[in-house]
Amino acid sequence: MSFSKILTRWYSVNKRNLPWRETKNPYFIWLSEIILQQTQVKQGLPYYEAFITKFPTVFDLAKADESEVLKLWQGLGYYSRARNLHFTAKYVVDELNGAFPNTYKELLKLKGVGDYTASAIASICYDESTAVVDGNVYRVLSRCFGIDTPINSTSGIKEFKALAQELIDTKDPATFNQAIMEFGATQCRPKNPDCMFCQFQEKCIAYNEGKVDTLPVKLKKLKVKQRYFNFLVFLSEDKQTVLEKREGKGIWQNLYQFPLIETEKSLEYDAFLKLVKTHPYLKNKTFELRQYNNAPKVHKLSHQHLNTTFWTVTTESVENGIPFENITDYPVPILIGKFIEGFGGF
DNA sequence: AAAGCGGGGTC
DNA sequence: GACCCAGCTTT
Repeated sequence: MSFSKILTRWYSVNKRNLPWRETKNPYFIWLSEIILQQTQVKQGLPYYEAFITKFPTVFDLAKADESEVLKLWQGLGYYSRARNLHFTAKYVVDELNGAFPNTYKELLKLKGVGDYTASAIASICYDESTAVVDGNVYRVLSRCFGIDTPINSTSGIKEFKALAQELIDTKDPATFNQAIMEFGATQCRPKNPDCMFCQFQEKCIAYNEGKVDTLPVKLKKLKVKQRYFNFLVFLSEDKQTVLEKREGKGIWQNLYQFPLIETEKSLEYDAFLKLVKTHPYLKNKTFELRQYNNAPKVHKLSHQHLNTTFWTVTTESVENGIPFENITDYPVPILIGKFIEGFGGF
């Protein structure tokens, strides 16, 4: 039996019921695919529900402010996805009258849509025979065909795309693409794959040569940078605080945060007090400084560890403040969100 | 070709 | 701790 036949037969029995599998509407498919980039179904699902509820059509999404979109995205990470999502919604509405492109080639031109997402939308919505290659597909193909080319090398990317394109069921590319991803997600898992009940047991090279645990091959590991964040949580007599929008490059672009002082290392109370006394935020001001968390809280991003201390700064008044009770209106990194939740307020 | 970009989950 | 996740963009 062919690879495709075994796979789609497995899928017909084992597929999960997921809301985006009930539609071919390109808006819903596009939205789900952006949410699911580098994100597990379990984590993305509630966000998908929230987005289709608040923004039932691409027109609704296009009309929103970017901050509203980021607020709804809060906690999901990789916030460029949300910014690009909003940008593309506006583009589709303003330039394409709300109609999404209907070919792989045209979809690829949308901001935030790369090879994977263009292939997914083109196949699922328009039955175009373009193979998706995501983390699941790399794993399934590298194991089944015993390919040890690094999946994040230029040659590996080409090789796996070509193989997937060769294997795809041109009669039903939508089902094939979803089946191979589902198979990777639930059966051919990274750890503890279910080889005992696998339909590919006979032909899987990794299984038959004992290489399941060493495939796929991935190059290098990134080194984690240590950073030291100090957030100033202003508390004024009229119950205001200060939030600033993160501009420019780097993490959390366009999200809000308490005024930040980044240091070279973690500082104790006395050293930090001395520092902030001369800092523009507090120079020549009267304030009372309190250290909220004794030991720095380590917030782990994939490439940075943020050693974070929150400091409350009680003052008579603040400039450019916002009522503390309105703080949850603003999109914030989850690190800030968790602090606010635990802190409560005045 | 390599780096930058989140947060949650698993082992 | 290390690794992974329905990847994309920028340098």
